[in-house]
Amino acid sequence: MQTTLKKRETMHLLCAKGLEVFHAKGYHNTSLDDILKELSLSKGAFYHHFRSKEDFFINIIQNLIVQKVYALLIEPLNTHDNPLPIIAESLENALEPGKGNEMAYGFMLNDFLTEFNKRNTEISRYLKDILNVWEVNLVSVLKRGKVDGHIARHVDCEGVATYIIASYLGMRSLLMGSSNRQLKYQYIQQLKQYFKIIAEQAPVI
Amino acid sequence: MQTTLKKRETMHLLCAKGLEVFHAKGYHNTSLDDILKELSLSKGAFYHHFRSKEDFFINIIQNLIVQKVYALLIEPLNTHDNPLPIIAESLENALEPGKGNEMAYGFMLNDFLTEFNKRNTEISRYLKDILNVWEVNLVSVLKRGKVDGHIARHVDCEGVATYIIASYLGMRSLLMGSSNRQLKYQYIQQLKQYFKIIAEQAPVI
DNA sequence: AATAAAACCGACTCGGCGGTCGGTTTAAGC
DNA sequence: GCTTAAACCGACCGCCGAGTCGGTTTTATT
Repeated sequence: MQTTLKKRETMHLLCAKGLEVFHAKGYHNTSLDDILKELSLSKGAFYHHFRSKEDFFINIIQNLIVQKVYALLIEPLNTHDNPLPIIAESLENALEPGKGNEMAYGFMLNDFLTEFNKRNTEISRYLKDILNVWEVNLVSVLKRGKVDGHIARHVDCEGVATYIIASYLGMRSLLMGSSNRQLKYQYIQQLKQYFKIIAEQAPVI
Repeated sequence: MQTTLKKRETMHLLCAKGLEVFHAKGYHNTSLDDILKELSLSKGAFYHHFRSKEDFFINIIQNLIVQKVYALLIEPLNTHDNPLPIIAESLENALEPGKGNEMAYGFMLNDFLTEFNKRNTEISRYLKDILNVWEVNLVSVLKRGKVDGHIARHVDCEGVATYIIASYLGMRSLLMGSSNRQLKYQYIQQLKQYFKIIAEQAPVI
């Protein structure tokens, strides 16, 4: 076995468990020992692979969180169908625990954003960057929808993207881990109502 | 001077400064000494008035945060006009720093909700209760709007209230202290778009 | 088998912070 | 002015958790 493989394996173990526990209990409320105990690893092992707790979390963001957001929220947008149902579906899917989304982390971006806001500007920036990428992709798919005649011409695509993101982040706050089907259903329903305004109206004959 | 007056005065000083600093830096990231230093008070004074840091924060919630939410988001609903513009206005107002809202705390509920979620169930409950009161009031004013003919009959008032709250909480995450006029404007615009679906359509003649 | 380097161990340090407590100041009431 | 209790002070305690470091085990190479 290559040493680099062993290294990668341990680092991945640490990152995966780290994300799980950080998301369950919050970054600042989780000690390294909490994570290490679950993996039967030592402080020494940890500091052999990571420079600090902060460095560790940045690794988690770049390897795991980014990929999750891409898989759940960005890649589904790459299609040339009507974007509105696709956006709705990706959001519904991302709120659903246990699909592409095994550990019911759901979409932890909002929790971490709030936790690090005003406390760690570097980590905040990494997290905000992810949101920005999502926003850019939403805007671009909305604009394409305009060209393709699925979305009304008067629509402010940036505004719509902002509103979608805001409502989604807020839902995460409301859901709070307790996966409440009722709330989820209400959210998706209202989102679809909102999309009616955005959609190109069938021309009156 | 009554001793009870002096007591109240000091407690209020502590609570006001406490809310300010907790909101600026986060509860867990703020030490009691941070607050006490700014007021030139001592640990002894603090523990003379409050049993613990947690007890202190519960005091802040019940005295200051609850009142702020009532003043900004609930009392404005008490009118018999068309509820939709009133809701939009209250939200716009609550995002605006420096109106009824001096210290740019804005609406800190979302930050604290996320910070305490899964870490302190008692405090979480207090915060969620505030959201619930807001939701109940939104629902009731929406239902009255239906009766008064301002809101379409098909509307799911609970769903709309949920969606309004979610988008508002999410906006708070996006704004992140950095009061970005552009984002705020986009949000209010899209909210008004959304309200078009909710509103009673002028009957076609 | 010998060697070296990577991986890992765990006792320790050190600072921060919530909370305590004996003592001091302030001020109300007689 | 004396008493008494509330208000307040600040040194101190104890715990927790990030980070350190000298030593040990595992693994790859020759």
